[in-house]
Amino acid sequence: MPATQSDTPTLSAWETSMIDVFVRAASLIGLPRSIGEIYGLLFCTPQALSFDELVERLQISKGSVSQGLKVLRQLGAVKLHYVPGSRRDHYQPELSMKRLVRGFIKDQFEPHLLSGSQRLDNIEALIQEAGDEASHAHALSRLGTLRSWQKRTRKLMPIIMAVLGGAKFFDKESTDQETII
Amino acid sequence: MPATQSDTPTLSAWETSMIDVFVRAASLIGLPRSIGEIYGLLFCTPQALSFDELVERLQISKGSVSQGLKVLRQLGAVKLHYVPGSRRDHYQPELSMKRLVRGFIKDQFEPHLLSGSQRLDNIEALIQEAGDEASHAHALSRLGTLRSWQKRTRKLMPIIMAVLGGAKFFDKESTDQETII
DNA sequence: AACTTTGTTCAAAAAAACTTGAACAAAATG
DNA sequence: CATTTTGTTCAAGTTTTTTTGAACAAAGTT
Repeated sequence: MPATQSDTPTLSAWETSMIDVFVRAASLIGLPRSIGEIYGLLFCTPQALSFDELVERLQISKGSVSQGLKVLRQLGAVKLHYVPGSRRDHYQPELSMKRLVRGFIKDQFEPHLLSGSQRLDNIEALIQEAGDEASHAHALSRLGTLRSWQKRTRKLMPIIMAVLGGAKFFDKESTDQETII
Repeated sequence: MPATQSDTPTLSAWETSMIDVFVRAASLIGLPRSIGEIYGLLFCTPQALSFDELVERLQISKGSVSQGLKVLRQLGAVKLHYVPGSRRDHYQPELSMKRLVRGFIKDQFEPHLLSGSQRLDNIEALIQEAGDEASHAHALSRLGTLRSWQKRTRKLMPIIMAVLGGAKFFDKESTDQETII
């Protein structure tokens, strides 16, 4: 076998572009490039891919793939797919937008909302302790605004889920395929 | 005036905590710490604050304040407030959650959705050009999934706005104050 | 049991994002 | 018109995040 052979398992043009879409989406929601690449390649590929195939086709390190898959599993964005002949883990992308969004919200948003409530209570205590009596009223009023924002955010989540779940609110034309819910 | 005097215009405990809430929120949506600090201090303070007051009270550089205010103006998260005696620009925070969210979506989300549509059309062309005929069907099917996700995301935005605008969808108890819309 | 395969961990390197501060522009003031 | 005030810009410095790859663990094979 010639040592000069370039056995780069290159991605096709459309795969590269489609992966790029996911890299951008990942960055939009604060996830690293490598995670977008991994999910993107799984999304492009008909069969489930193994760890090694991800490393080779994307040309990124084992460490990145390992950590990336860990996060994607946590988010519920990839699923393990058992492949009879093989000992390796194989992965497939979660294709349901609803589940993807739910995973993201549960993992990245809700924790902040929860800890947020406790924080606001602490702030209320600090305001009471504060020496400057004159500004209590304003401080408490702003705290109220913050609480109302929190409350609305919480109200919003189930509505978003309902919409993604297929419920129809404001749609004029029902031209949906509704293939993936 | 003694040179030893520490004229640090310190923030009170509750202000620090409240600013911290905004720093966390900023980081959650991918904005730098300094922007959270600036909006946070404006949010805590009854009067409009000038550029210099932000620099002094937050102890951050003029550069950071300048760039931070630029972004916040772009997002519509702060408003210029004319102060009669002064030549300086004074700033007040936007307190309407609806406007804050709308500004963020318009500035950070919509551009990606729009450019996204064109990108998907490009990908479709690339799939057609591709040599590998066998996988066309799968590639096109995934492209369809992507388009359906895009469509739903677009549908979601007005619904979110409607909910933040005060419309009631799923609320059991109408215990709202509805102070800030 | 020694060896291979498969995947994880983590310290160090690389890259990206953020902040600083000095130089600069614009506009008001004297 | 020179000077001061007010704020912006941007190259360089700092911090944070991400990636790498070698060492390691776990579990299957021979």
